[in-house]
Amino acid sequence: MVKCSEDNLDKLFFALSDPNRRHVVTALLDGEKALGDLAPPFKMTIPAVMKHIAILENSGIVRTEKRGRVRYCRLEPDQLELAREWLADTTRMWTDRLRALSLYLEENP
Amino acid sequence: MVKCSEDNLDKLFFALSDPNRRHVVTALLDGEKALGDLAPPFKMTIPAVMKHIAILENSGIVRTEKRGRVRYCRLEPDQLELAREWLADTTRMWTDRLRALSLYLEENP
DNA sequence: AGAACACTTTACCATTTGGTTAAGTATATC
DNA sequence: GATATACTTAACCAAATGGTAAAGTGTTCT
Repeated sequence: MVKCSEDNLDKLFFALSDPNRRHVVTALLDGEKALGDLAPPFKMTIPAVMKHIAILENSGIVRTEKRGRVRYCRLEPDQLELAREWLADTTRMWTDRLRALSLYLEENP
Repeated sequence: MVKCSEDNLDKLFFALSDPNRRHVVTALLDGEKALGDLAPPFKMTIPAVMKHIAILENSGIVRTEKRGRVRYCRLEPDQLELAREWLADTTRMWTDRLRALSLYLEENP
């Protein structure tokens, strides 16, 4: 089972709970992008994008780096993989227990 | 690919972004529980639990039903499975693209 | 009928979100 | 050196969260 603190999960799920942030993640699948390049597609001001990036960065999904006057944003594969594994494990556990429960209910109506 | 609207994902991820709500989900793995039985384990008042249940219910993860004076809460397997599938698909896509990207970067340093 | 139970609703509170505009800072470019 | 770029910061705002206490409603028990 992957180590993933409760707090990490809070931040992770919260980061993914906003459509603009999920779009940012999708946009970063092609590779790193400048912060300014992320704003135009969404009808948001730069400060708004910065806040979303900060939340994504705080969750560990995105990492940023400033080179010159440009801040580049990229996905952090490790954290993404951690998230994927936790989700796979947890949902498998859920479905397993639910399957056991429904079997039990079938046999003991 | 599973159909799962953007709005559903917002609600779903948001519902999972709170530790108390995840604990409620875990508690419901054993089967249905009365609303009042969910409050004591967490140091929360009943109205607080009700709000969390409302959010979980709105996300489709939990369904509730009132029998007599008791409101029973249970997990909604279908929605859970939808969520699991979406997460599996999406994270697979992420890792695939990231793998392709890292291969590309290896070949074009 | 009257009391006990299990929520529900209402009203309230501090904090966080998600967004804005406007002014400030650091880095390139001419 | 002056100017344009590309963020940053600050200040502000409406709405949503996550919680509380207290009063209200509908069921069940005796």
